Amino acid sequence: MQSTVGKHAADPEDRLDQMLSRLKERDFRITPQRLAVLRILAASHEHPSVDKIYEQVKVDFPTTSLATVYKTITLLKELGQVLELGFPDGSNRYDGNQPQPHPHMVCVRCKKIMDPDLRSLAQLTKEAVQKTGFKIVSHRLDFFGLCPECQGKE
Amino acid sequence: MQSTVGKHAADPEDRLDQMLSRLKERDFRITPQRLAVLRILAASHEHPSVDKIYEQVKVDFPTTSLATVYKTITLLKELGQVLELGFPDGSNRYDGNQPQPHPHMVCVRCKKIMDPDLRSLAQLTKEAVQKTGFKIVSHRLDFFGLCPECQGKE
DNA sequence: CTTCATGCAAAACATTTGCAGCTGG
DNA sequence: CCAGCTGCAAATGTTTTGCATGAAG
Repeated sequence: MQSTVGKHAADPEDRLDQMLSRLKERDFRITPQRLAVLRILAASHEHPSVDKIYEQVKVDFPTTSLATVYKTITLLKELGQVLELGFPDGSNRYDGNQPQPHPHMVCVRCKKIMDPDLRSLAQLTKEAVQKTGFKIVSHRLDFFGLCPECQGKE
Repeated sequence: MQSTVGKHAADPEDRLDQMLSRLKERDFRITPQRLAVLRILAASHEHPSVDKIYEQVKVDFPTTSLATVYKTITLLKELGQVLELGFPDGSNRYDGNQPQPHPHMVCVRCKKIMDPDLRSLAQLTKEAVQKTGFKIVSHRLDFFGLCPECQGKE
């Protein structure tokens, strides 16, 4: 299954190298636990939750603690290498493959999150700037609904 | 100060009446505490937080508990009479004047939230549907940046 | 009157923090 | 080697819940 529509995702190898570079140039250590978290975030297109990342890390590194996963994600956020998608219900999903803000399509049934490539977003942003005079530094755009697979069910 | 740009806000009186109608038709009681919360939500354009609502309610009704404010807001959410804006940092802001999803401009410095009227949103939504096949039921769009007043400061 | 709402305090929950011991570079 | 990282457990902060009392209709 492909979770990316339109815009192509970054190569996981390249993303991993980039993340490692950012850590090294700021003299952060590459520990096995960190490397495991980076690998998962660089490769996955499923926008995993902290728990999902934690579970996966423990497969190769069973002693890893949840706190370490949180600390690593916090560090990556500060370095701008992971995009955090926090939802009002308290759930969090992470995108390490495309850490810049971008629109998401969230399936309310199966919780899948896809990345559409929306050309008209630039125009919308321009309109927002013109009408409000804001100096925009970031944005968040989510559409909630039923993905094609879930529309037939129930 | 006017926090609404473009699209005009609903009349507070009308919104209050509508909220009261929704409660009554489902046989929920109109208690003084609930009425106080409804008034604040119907009238305010400042997208208040729970604490702000709680503080204001206590001015007229000092014995009110925070739990009651939460319960009332939860009830109004279920009735579709208030829009909850939850942010990744855990903060929540509420819009009872325009309970349907709509874009927001959030000032990262003074925390002001404005409602721009963005015509090109409909087109963006259409593009999202065409590219992903989702059946969209809701959305969330926030722009983060500096409002005109805060751009000159610091 | 009867049922539902209130208010208190305790519970729940995800995330953060303090710290002793370990380890990457 | 030794500053920084890990893992444990305890703390945190916000929202939710249980329950006895009180009030709306």
